[in-house]
Amino acid sequence: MRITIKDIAKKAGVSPSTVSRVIANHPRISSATKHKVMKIMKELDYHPNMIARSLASKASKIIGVIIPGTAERSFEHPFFPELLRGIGSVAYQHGYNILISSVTSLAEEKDTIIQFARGGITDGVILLTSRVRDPSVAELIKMSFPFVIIGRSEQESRVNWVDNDNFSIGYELTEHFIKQGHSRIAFLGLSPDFLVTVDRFNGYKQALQDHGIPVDEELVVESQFVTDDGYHLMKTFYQHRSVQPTGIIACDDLLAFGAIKYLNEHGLEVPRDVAVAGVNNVPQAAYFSPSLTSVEINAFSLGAKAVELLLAEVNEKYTAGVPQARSYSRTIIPAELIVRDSTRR
Amino acid sequence: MRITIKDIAKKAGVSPSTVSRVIANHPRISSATKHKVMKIMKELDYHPNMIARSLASKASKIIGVIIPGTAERSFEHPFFPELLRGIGSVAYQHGYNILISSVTSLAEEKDTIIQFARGGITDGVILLTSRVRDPSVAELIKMSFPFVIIGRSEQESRVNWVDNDNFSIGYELTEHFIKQGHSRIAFLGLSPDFLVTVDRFNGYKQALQDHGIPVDEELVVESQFVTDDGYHLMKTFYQHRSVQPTGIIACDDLLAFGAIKYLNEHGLEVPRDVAVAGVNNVPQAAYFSPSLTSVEINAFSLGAKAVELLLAEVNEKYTAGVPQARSYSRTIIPAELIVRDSTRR
DNA sequence: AAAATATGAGCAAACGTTTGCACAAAGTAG
DNA sequence: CTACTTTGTGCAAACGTTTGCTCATATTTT
Repeated sequence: MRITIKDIAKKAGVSPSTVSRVIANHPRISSATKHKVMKIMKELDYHPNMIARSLASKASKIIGVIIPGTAERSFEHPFFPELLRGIGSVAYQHGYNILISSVTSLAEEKDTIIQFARGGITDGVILLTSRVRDPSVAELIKMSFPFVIIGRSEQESRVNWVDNDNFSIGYELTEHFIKQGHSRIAFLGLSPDFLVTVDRFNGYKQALQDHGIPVDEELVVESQFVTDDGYHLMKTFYQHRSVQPTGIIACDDLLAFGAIKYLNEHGLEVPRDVAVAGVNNVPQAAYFSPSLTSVEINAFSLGAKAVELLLAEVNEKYTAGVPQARSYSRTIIPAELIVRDSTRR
Repeated sequence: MRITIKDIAKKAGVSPSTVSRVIANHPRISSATKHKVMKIMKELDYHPNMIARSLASKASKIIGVIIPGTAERSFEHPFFPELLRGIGSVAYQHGYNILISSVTSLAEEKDTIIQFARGGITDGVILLTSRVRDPSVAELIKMSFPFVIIGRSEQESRVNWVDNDNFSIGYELTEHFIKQGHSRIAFLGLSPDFLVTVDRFNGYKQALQDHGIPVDEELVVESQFVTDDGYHLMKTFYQHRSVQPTGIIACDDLLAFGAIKYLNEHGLEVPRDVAVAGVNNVPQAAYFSPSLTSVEINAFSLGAKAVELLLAEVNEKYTAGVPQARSYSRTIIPAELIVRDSTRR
């Protein structure tokens, strides 16, 4: 049978509460008993039962991470693990564990959130999503459960979120192309459902306007499904459009890789004939030939910051003294343009 | 205040135990009360407290996933998320959640395992590791806690594990090169600490022997650190060795990418001058130029199977009726050679 | 020296479930 | 009609902690 706090108490000749306070490092315990108890805990190789602790203290020290409904695809993305690593790292520092859900449908997602929040399993959740209308967000707000979104949310003012400045990312990339002398720049991967792409697209448009270049709808390639790959997008693009871009901005490195493959197969060389850039700076971007210009989004920091925000909110919930108006914060993680061969002449 | 099972009981005019049994779908509850209770649960929007449930039932319905000490690197690897997806998928089907640890040192790893196992936080753990001597494994065996290893373990007979047949992977890759007419085939990325690479290397040697080709130590490139990349490995290889391989088998696609970059920079074209293959079939392998020959290891299945094995063991622990000799199983997930341009003449 | 405060430790009530046991009512067999 | 089984429900003891009170003793203040 497991050894419990009572066993320790008995052997040390103190009450269970004293043992508990020793563990919690309560100030009102004499160092004599503290050491005595600790010694016995070592001897008996005692480890506290986290579940019981959670039940009594009403805090599980676990934070949930909800992966978007379309997990299939996103999970694969190299940017994802980085995010997780950032989350895990900070969480660990604060003594929190992370519970991840890998649901495949929006319905499952809602179930999971309810389980996590109402079930008392987690103290707060991080949502990895940037869907335009996320039903889970509404749910969380409704039950006023601590949460943070990674990726800008539409209900900006009612939630905490952390994200890159995707507008600027789009803007800077576009400006980079313009400075290289391009004026027919295609935008690959606009997807109305995902704010990231919309924001980047707006940055793209703004940059063009600021430099007196008209926005040509023909040069915009929408991606309907998350599973679309750059190769096929380019294929339909060249089949249905008459324009010849000299530069392509892809919303993601993986899209860029696919696009380049298509271009190569059709006698177009990068960057000689067409310059291509992506976003996310996946590890392979540097090894690709040609090496791919991309934007480092610092996924690790996104995750790390999200946890900090979340924990701040979680703790606030406990120390709720003077009733205060709840404030929401948005944090922007800086991104950095990394110029490589694919856009060099 | 949260609404509990007692509130439901009171409102339904039954005892808490009855409500509990309704939730558990206990056979001895009349369908009349069952429906009555369920209706009230809906009305009051009741959701059971998982923590309390775990405490009472001594099962948390959570499985832990321990990521190797050197998480930094492995986390990044595309094969990792796939694994997680497999784990999550099966876990979800069985009503389990997954708690992941992202520790950075072996000491932290041990702490986490103890917390997971002794702390009652998880019902079982999956170890993603293939270190030759893993201290965590010893720990888990000692406390006879259910666990499964992904990646063959040295203490084969005392643990459950699931893995690919890495010997065969090495063998088949090598044979593929031989059939293409190569005889000076380099092996890139042997790392004595990791069984995966050792197994693949043994397969490589066996294939050479079977085809009457002597094994040349000069052609073996060891990788000391997990952070070594293919580019630098090739660099030191060409600086210190006199042999000129016509084929290179890399233990991993990422290594292969790096190697190819080095080769290209030094006037060697793939596959014309040197054929190169990797393992893991990362998504980018198909888009790389040249597209990279690789081995699909079915990471999703690895994860899925690991969970099945683990749950079998967890349940066995509960239904322990007739004392039986404990049996351990090893499961091999098939891998598939995918030939692409990088090894085609 | 009395009063006030600080310190150290224990009691017992939570926390929200599950589950073995008991037991009444209803059904079945002889 | 009696004895036995089945069915449906309740009681109360776990599960292993935390924590608000209480209270004795020790220390400081006036």
